[in-house]
Amino acid sequence: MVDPTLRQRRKEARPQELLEAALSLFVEKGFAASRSEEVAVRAGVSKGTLYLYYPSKEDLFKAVVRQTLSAEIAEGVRVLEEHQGSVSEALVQDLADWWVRVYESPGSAVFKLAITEMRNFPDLASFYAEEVVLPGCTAIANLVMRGIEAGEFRAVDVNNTVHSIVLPMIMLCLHKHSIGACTTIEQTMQEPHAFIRQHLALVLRGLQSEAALARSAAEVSGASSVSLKLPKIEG
Amino acid sequence: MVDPTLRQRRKEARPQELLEAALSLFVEKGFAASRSEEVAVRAGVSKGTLYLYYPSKEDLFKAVVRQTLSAEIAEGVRVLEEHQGSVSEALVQDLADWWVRVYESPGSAVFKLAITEMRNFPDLASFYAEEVVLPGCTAIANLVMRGIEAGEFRAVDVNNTVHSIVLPMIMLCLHKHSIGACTTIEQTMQEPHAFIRQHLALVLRGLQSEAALARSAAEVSGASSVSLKLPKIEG
Amino acid sequence: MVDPTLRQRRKEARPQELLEAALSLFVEKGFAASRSEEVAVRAGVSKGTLYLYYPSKEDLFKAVVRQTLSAEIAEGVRVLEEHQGSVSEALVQDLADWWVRVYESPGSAVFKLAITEMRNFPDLASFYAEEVVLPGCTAIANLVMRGIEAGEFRAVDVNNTVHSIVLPMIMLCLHKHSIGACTTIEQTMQEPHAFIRQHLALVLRGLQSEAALARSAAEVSGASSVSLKLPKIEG
Amino acid sequence: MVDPTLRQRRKEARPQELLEAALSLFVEKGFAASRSEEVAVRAGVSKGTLYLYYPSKEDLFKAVVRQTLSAEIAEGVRVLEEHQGSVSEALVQDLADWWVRVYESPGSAVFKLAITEMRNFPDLASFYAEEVVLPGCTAIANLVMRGIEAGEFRAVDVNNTVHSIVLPMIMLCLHKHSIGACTTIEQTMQEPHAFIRQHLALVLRGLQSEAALARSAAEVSGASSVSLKLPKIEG
DNA sequence: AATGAATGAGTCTTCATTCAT
DNA sequence: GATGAATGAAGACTCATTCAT
Repeated sequence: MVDPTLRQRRKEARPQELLEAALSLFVEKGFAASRSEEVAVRAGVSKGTLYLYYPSKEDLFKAVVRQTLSAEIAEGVRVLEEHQGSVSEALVQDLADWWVRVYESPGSAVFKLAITEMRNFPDLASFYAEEVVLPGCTAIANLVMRGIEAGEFRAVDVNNTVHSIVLPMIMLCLHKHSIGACTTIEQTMQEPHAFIRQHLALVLRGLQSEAALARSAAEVSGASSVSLKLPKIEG
Repeated sequence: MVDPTLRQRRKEARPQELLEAALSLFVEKGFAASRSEEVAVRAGVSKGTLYLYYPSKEDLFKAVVRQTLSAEIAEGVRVLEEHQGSVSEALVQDLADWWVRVYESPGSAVFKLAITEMRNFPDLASFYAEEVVLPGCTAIANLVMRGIEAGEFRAVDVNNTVHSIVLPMIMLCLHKHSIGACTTIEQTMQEPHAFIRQHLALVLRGLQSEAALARSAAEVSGASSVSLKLPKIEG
Repeated sequence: MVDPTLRQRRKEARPQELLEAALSLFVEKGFAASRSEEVAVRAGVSKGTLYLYYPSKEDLFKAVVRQTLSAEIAEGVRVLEEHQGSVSEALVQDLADWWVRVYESPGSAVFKLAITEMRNFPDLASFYAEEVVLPGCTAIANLVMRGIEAGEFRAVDVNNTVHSIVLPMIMLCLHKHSIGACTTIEQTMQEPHAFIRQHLALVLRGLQSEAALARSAAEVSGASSVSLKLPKIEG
Repeated sequence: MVDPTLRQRRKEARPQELLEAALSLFVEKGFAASRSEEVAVRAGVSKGTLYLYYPSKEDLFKAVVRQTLSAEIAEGVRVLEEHQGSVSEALVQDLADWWVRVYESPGSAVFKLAITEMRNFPDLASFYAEEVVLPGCTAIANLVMRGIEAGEFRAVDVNNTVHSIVLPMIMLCLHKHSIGACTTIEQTMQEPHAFIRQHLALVLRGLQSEAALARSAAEVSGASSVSLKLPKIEG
């Protein structure tokens, strides 16, 4: 009747299917307002089946947070570390690409869960701090420091700069899953990808040293094909 | 037994005390995980009394969101609109002062409630969009446009710039009430006030036109008192 | 409408009413098969009210066991200790009266709960061992020892004798709440009170020393009005 | 792979293995608190297999009760009926041996199940009354009556005497599977076999007629080998 | 025959809300 | 107005039973 391996395949796919269903519901309603049966329904199984794979709603939630964002973060960190060209390039290209990927991925929802539920799940807070915040911030901090050492950037405060860079992009993810998901609202944020690129370009210009600025200006006024895919900003 | 005036005074103060208790609990646990009796306890009254003032937990929540942030926003908007000096000054002084006030006020918590609960309370979403987001963004957008018209800023995309300016400051408020409230976590963000000022300084530099940059440089190299209270950044 | 103190009185009576309802249900169905709502219904309240007084079904159960039998035991122990006449008299009169009272009291049900649920509630086991078994057995053991010392009884093993005395009476309580409660069954045990007295008389005769036996025989053959309220046994 | 004979043998042994597993679990936790999967695990099979042999948990339980004690009872009854010597001998030897065997057998657990679950399974109650209680009591009642007729015993009430004889021995079985199984408890009952013998000896002495008592005394004072294996009691 | 994944009825427990005092 | 005892709808979780493999 049914493909003989289907049952087996379904069994192996269950945990992932449940995690995805749970993520979508948790990010929509919040942990406390999500009914575990609704998670099961979204995953196409019955209430009882959910409990075959995760011993409680809380464990399910923790699994969602632990398993959803890590890969995305690790990949972005790797790309930044392996980047060979100038730091400015890394900032407006690699970092932008990374965050566009994050923004489009289901993992973007985890930021909302983190903000929302952290205080109720202290052990998740340390997981998130160590596995997401720390590696991400460190990678960007390294980038900024390399820029300063190379003379591309001014001698700014590194920590604050990292936050100027990433906080808007995280906010973008939060926005996507809160106001952005309320279709009744007139949206002020129409082009998230464009925003990411322009934000990074703006910060880059804010960071650049006199020398780097002069160089950029020269390139722009010249026929330089570089322009770092910068959104066209004139001034 | 009790001073009748005191009782009267307490009675009149009740709604505000209840709102404050509710805000603190809702921001800590989230709406669904907050027990209405706990709100009453924090306000020093009994469960039943709460219902004399707010007909339901949901109504209480909506009152919290509606009444907590509005004054702060209106005041900031007013200051920005009345500012007489250069736009750059408004950005790094008035706007910074405004956000420091917001960050320190109980209203900072409302951003977390908005992110967290918006999808569950669609009518709050429109309230928030119209009463908080729109006026705030409009005021800053006007600032940016005035800067462009005055030749202080490059001809950037206004909307995206507004987001580059405000999103990190909103994130700061969210942070304060989520990870920031988990005392077990090693904090990367140590000086929120300093961050606000440096972020705005960074963005300002990113926005400034060549002419404005040259002027700034002249001022710095000259005897200018650097009246903008700019954090010292060299480059 | 209602007696103004009724509400208060009911509140104070609740715990006891709930304990009684719980005892009757637990002894009927067993702990696991008893639904907590059924306890509430028997006590004439709603499900939720039960939880105002006992935080869980398990706590309710423990309260039932701890509070139901203690008074009965303590009273019996006191009577035995204060007995002034011969040990034989104490055995067939005071002890019999005690156990008739126990048998008729709701506390008789606790023996069944103890047998049934002890292995599932280890802390109840030690409570029961220390608060019920130990004082009861000690009191009877003292009685037996006094009888031996006084020459009324032979030099029997005290512990085993205590068990010969009490085990049938405990079994009687168990019987009352198990087979005895199945009205479909033809009963072999028709007169529990008579059984208690005859059992004690039988054991007494088994215990008595030659001398005491001879004395008893003399009394019986004489006009002695004593006869200790002994059921008439001839032989 | 596996010896086909072994598989065959195991298949035939299954029902018995399942009954044993079920008995051990039911007596430990009670019927309602026992999970049928745990029965299967103890029998070394899977949940599904259990249902190939017994259509429901309740049927399994009934089978346990029906099949576990009957043989033990029948055997004891037969021995008592076939006994040729004096009734006193039968009482302290055959009956004691019988109960030692019962106490040591798995069947001892059935008494606990009977006490515990009887009221929830009325048809078991009648089975137990007719197949266990009735034959057992009848056999012992016959013994007592033979003793009275033979002049060995006084003219006691037969029914009550039967209960004085058997109830402590049943209690012993209950004890073994309730408090006795709680290893944390200091035990007052150290030697069940000795207790059985001494209890029967005590009751015997309580039952004996003057004539029989005198005869016993003579035997003891004479060279009698005290063939009754009476525990040494002096008095 | 044997397995164990899946099901969903059933139960404990919580908590927003009511209302007699 | 203020209280807090009482209610019962709702939700997390369990487990006997089924059935495709």
